[in-house]
Amino acid sequence: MNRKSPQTLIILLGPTGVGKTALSVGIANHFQTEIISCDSRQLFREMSIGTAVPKKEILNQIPHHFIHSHSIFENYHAARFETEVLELLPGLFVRHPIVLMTGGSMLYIDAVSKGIDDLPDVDPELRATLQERMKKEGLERMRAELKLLDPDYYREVDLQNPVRILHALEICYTTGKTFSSQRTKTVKTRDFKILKIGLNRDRTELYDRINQRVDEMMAAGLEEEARNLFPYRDSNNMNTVGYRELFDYFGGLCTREEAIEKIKANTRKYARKQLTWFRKDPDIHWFHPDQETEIFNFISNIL
RNA sequence: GGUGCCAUAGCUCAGUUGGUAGAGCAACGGACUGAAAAUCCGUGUGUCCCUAGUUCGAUUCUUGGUGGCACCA
Repeated sequence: MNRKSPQTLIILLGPTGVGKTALSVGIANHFQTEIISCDSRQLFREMSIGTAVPKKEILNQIPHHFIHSHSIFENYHAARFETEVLELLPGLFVRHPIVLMTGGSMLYIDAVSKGIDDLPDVDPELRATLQERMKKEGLERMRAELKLLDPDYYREVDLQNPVRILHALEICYTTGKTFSSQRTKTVKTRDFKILKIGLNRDRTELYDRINQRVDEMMAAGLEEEARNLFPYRDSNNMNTVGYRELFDYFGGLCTREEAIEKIKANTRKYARKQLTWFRKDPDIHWFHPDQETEIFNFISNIL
C-alpha cells in the first residue's frame, strides 16, 4: 500500500515565558524540520531583547522563519502573516513532512489555522483621519456614524472599544460596503493537517519565570535597545510590552524601578490574556513543558 | 528607659460623628477577524494587631499589651 502521511503543521503554543522556545528546538531536531515563528513582535528586526528572540546558537542550528523578517516601519497584521505563511509552507513541505510553528500570538495562530476574512488594506491617511476625529469628536459621535453605515455590526460590536468602531468605519469607507457583510467568519480548510500542542504550567511558576526573564532582559541591555527605539515610540508596532514602559521612564513619567515592575506586571497580564484565548480552543492538546518525551510520542502517533 | 505617632485587602493607603468597610496597584475572569505583546469589559478576595472594658452594638471610644517608626535620654 502506498500510504503517504499527510503533510502536517504542528503548532506549538502557550503563554509567554512558558518554555516554548526550548521545546521547539527539541521538536525541530527530533523531527528534522524547520521552525516558523508565530510571534507578532519577534518578526520585527528592530527588537530582540524585549521580544525574547531565540539566541543566535539556536537560530544558526535550526532554520527559523518570521524572525527579524520585517521592519517596524511596515504595516504588518495577521492577514499578511496568513498569506506569507501559506506561501512559505509548500516549499517547506517539499523537504519536510512536518513543519513546526511556534508562538503565542493568538490571532496570528488563528489566521493560519482557521483563516481570516478577505478585507482590503486600509489607507494610512484614512486611519489617521478617523483617529483624529475620534479624538476630537469623541466615541459617541463615531458610534452614531457606525450605526448609520452598518447597523448590523453596530448591534454586535463592543461599543466601548474605540479600535473596533474605527476599524469598522475604515472598512465601510474603504469598500463602500458594510463591514458586517464582509465578515464571513468562515473557517478556511487547509490542504495540510494541523496539530495544536499547548504548553502550560503552574501559574506561580509561570509568573516566577516571567519576572526572572524581565530581570535577565534588563541585564542583557533592554534599556539601551529601547532607548534607541524611543524616537519611534508612537508607532503601533512599538506599542509593545517591555518597550512602552521604558518609554514612560525615558519620558520622565516614572522611575526606572517602576518601569521594570510594570513590564513584569504587563507581561503577566499578557500571559493571562493568552490563556483566556487558548482556553476556548478545543483543538489544543495540553502538556507541561517538561513532557518532551510524551509530546514526541504524541506527535509520532498522530503522523 | 521616656514621650509621641502608627497598626484596615497581597502592597500603598482612605474611611466609619459607634450600626462589621473602599480606592489605586497587584490578583482573578471574560470579549476579540488587517493595531492582537493591540484594544475593551467585568469581579473585592478582609479576625479592620491582640486583650479587657463602656455600649443594645466596638474596626471606630477607654485600659493594658504586642509590633513598627520618630524624637528625647
